[in-house]
Amino acid sequence: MKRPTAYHHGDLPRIILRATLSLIEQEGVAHLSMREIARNAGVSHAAPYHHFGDKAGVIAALAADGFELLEAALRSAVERAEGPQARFEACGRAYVRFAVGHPAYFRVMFRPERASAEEHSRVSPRAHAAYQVLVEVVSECRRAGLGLGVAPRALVLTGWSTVHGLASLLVNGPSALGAGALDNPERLERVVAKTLGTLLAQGARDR
Amino acid sequence: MKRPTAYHHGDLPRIILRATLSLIEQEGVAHLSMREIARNAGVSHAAPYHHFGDKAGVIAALAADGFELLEAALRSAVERAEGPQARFEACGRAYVRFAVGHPAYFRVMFRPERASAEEHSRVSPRAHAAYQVLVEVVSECRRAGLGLGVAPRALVLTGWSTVHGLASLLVNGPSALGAGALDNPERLERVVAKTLGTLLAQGARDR
DNA sequence: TGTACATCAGTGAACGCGCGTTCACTGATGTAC
DNA sequence: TGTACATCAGTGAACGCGCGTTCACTGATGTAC
Repeated sequence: MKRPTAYHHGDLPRIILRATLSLIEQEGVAHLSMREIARNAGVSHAAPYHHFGDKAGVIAALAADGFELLEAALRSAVERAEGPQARFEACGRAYVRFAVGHPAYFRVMFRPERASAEEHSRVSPRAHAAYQVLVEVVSECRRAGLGLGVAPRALVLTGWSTVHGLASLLVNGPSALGAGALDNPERLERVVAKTLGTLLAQGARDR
Repeated sequence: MKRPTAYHHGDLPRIILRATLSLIEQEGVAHLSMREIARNAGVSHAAPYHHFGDKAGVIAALAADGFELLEAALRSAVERAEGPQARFEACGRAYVRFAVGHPAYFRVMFRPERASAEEHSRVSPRAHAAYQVLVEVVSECRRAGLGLGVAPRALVLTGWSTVHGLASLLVNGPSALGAGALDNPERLERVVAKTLGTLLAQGARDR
């Protein structure tokens, strides 16, 4: 094993991604520029092109990493919980925690801009894998007789909506509201998790 | 009453806002440019500066209008429903409908970018007014003995999260998921509304 | 171990571009008398 | 009603800028013999 040196350090990709994340946290994904990323990484502005083909490549890499992290967080939460309903709730809490803990990833993952086909093909499978965790948990719930009143897919998406909404509001900031409206994220997280449980237990009729 | 003519038509502000909305729908808010807006409005690229001070001014105007429309939609939904719980649910459905019906407004209203102080002062009161509708409905619910198990503010925010999440996923597109995952928004909207009802009826214990 | 060579991962100059904004201008509209 | 003038709402040229990307280059690293 060789230790990479500063020049040709072999670590540049990671450093670039880190720099990008920190820029996104500070200024949002809209005004991100390759030159600023390179500056932030302490490297000439052409260097990133050796590792990521272009700007979209950097963002796609981040989004893919983000979904991988999310999936890992969800799986780990699911494994630690006992019983289907607890797993469903734990999933929801983990989702919100992920978003709050990694706001830059979260923004990149769900930014509405059109992605190139190449970017999409790279990110989409990772996203799907994360989504699959939720699907599995819901399946397990149904086998245990929970949430039978709602179509499974609707249950998955409603659960997802609930936690995604809280996550969005927490991450994107209550640009809308007076300060302090969201000042107790942990309590909100708990309430939202309870909501998920209620959703399951009640099995609201899907007409 | 004078009819404005094409030159000095007096309608340019409205036309510019319309053009901006249509650009946002097509390409997102990220790559929006003043010159493109002017082009889209069929006017020289300096013309918009006479009506909105700068680029941020155009976006602030849209966001303010958006919150005004949202408030109107919520109030109208509330007025048409009977009973506190029905009003709460109607509010949620109206929120989702608003987002789906006016995706460009929705994106501008909740875009995470830092706003200037001036922009904030212009948009914030409108946002607060819309938020207030929810607060009032929740108050009414509590007076009717609904949702007593949850702190009122938590109830407002959880309800908001639930509908905001669905709205975000519908508007920002399931860039994450395979096509078709969200192909029945109406059914989802119904399930989400039911979730709100469940939230209230159950009054999930906060802790 | 030493040497020759290929490849890798950086650098810095250069390109062309669209952008936001300003400015002097001009034609249309509104107002005073 | 007519005329003089102020104001309003556009135009088009011009500015300076940072950007994404390309390119020839160079120094460091890895490999064959």
